[in-house]
Formats: sequence, structure tokens, C-alpha cells
Amino acid sequence: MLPGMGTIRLREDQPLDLSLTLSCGQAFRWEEREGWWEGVVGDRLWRLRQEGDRLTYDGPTARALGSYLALDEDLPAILASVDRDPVIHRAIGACRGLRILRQDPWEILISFICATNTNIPRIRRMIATLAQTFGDRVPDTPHPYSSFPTPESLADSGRDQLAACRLGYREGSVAGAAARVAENPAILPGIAKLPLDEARSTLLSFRGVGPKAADCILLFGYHRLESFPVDVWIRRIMYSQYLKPLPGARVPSEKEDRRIRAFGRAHFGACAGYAQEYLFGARESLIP
DNA sequence: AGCCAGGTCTGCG
DNA sequence: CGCAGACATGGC
Repeated sequence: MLPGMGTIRLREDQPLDLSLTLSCGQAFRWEEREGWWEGVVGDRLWRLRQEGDRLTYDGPTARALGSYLALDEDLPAILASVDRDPVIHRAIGACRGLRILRQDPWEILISFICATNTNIPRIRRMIATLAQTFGDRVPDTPHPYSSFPTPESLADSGRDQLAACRLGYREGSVAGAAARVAENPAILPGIAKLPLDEARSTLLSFRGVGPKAADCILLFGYHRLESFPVDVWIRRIMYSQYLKPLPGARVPSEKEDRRIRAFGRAHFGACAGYAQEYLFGARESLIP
């Protein structure tokens, strides 16, 4: 792994908090080991560390790394565009340098099918087990790492092996998505070309993908920054800081979640997804 | 034991 | 449409 080692000097006006970015719940396969963040991107192991404005890497090219971390994106300008009230202002201050990654849509699709009604540590375990069981071992690494499984490898998997990954009721959805993507490899790249509402409804046609997962896949897998995923935490934050349920409305409910989503998009604008991620990142300090 | 976790689906009115 | 309950699993 000699090729692909180097250091990037981060610009002072383009902040990055590598640890927060890799651990905030948008990616599930990064591990901190002996001062380095280690993760498999594509079929290679990437090792990253940040010391102030120095970003040292081993594995990617500088170009691939910059794209993955969205270092080409003007973060202060994005944050200025969503910085419209004291609550988000506080979250922006708390999560300075958090960036939304550019990740593989297939991996994100499966990850957020797995992410329904569970917690982040368990999502990480499910994804790790899937990779260990169905991915390819990355050669020549001190610690065992595997690539994320291909659609084919998951689709062709024996049910007993898949069951051993302990996905619970998500298992059938994962198998179904794998079969569909293996059968129609153009479907995920095709979504990137669609207008947001059509992209969203295509994602919703996958079993196991509802409104929340679809918005996460759009935000994290397709970098559609206007997506505003509403999960339990965002719901709590929005109800405690921004809006009250309509009189007589049941909460939680899909109808109320639609209101929250519409409010988020209208209030924060074209990069509402960044606002969502900063609120999520600062969630512990934003709920009563 | 019971509730919660980055929800979604089904069956019913 | 809109609502209730079910759904696997694991931690607290």
C-alpha cells in the first residue's frame, strides 16, 4: 500500500472534523485504531488521521479522498445558508467541521434498510457482519477488513448465512434489494439522474425503504443536500425547538413527519440536509 | 419485565 | 387516506 500515501494541508477557511464526520452516523464502517481512522472504501483500506490542518492518508488518492470527504464543497457557505435561528446556530458551533460524505449508493441503500428501528452500534455490527460474511477480504492488512458485499454476492447468499448476520426482520428486505439491484444494475446509477421526487419514489419502491430511509439514502448516498430525514431524534428536536404537533394530531405519525420535513426544507432551504445532520450531531444538547 | 432504538408494512375502517 | 399493531434483535 505504498501508493496513495500523503498529506493534505486543509485550508483554514474550509474546516474539517474528520472524527466527527466519520462517527456521526452517516457511515457505519469506520473504526478508530491506534490514532488512525480505518475503513474500506471500494476494495481498498483507507487509513486517515487528522492533526489540526494536516490530513494524512494511506490508501486513497488525494483526489478520491477529497471527493469522499467533500472537501471541494464550500462548507462555510453552506452553513451560512442554513444558519437561520439560534438553535441551528448552536448546533453549527457544536459540530464545526462536520461534512456530509460522498458514499456509494448501494452501500447506503443496504445500510439504511438495516438502520430501521434500531440503534447505531447495532447497525454497525450488522454491516460489519454482512461484510465479513459476504465481502472480499482486503489483502495485506494487519487487521482483517472486508469490502462491502456486491449485490450479486448478497443475492446469491444462502439464507442460513444471511440469517447468521442477525438482521432480524430486515433480512428479507436486504435480500430483495440485492436481487433487484443485481438484476438491474442500472437502477441505482439511474436514480442519480432523476429529479428529487422521482428519485425518492424510486427508492420508496424498495421493500424496507420508507420515507426516512429514502431521505437518508438521498442525502448520504446521492448527496442530495435538500433531503431532510426525520427520525426519532429529529422529531424530538423539532417538536422541542421549532414546531408543535397540530391540535389533535397523533405523534409520531407519518402525517406529522411530513409536516416536519416540509418545515425543515422551507426553513433551512436548499441545504436543509446539512442542517438536519448538524441537529442530529448536536442532539444530546438539544433535547430537554 | 418492559421500553427504546437514525421505521416500515399490513390489515382494517 | 389514516390509524394500530406487528415485527427481530439487543442493551439497559
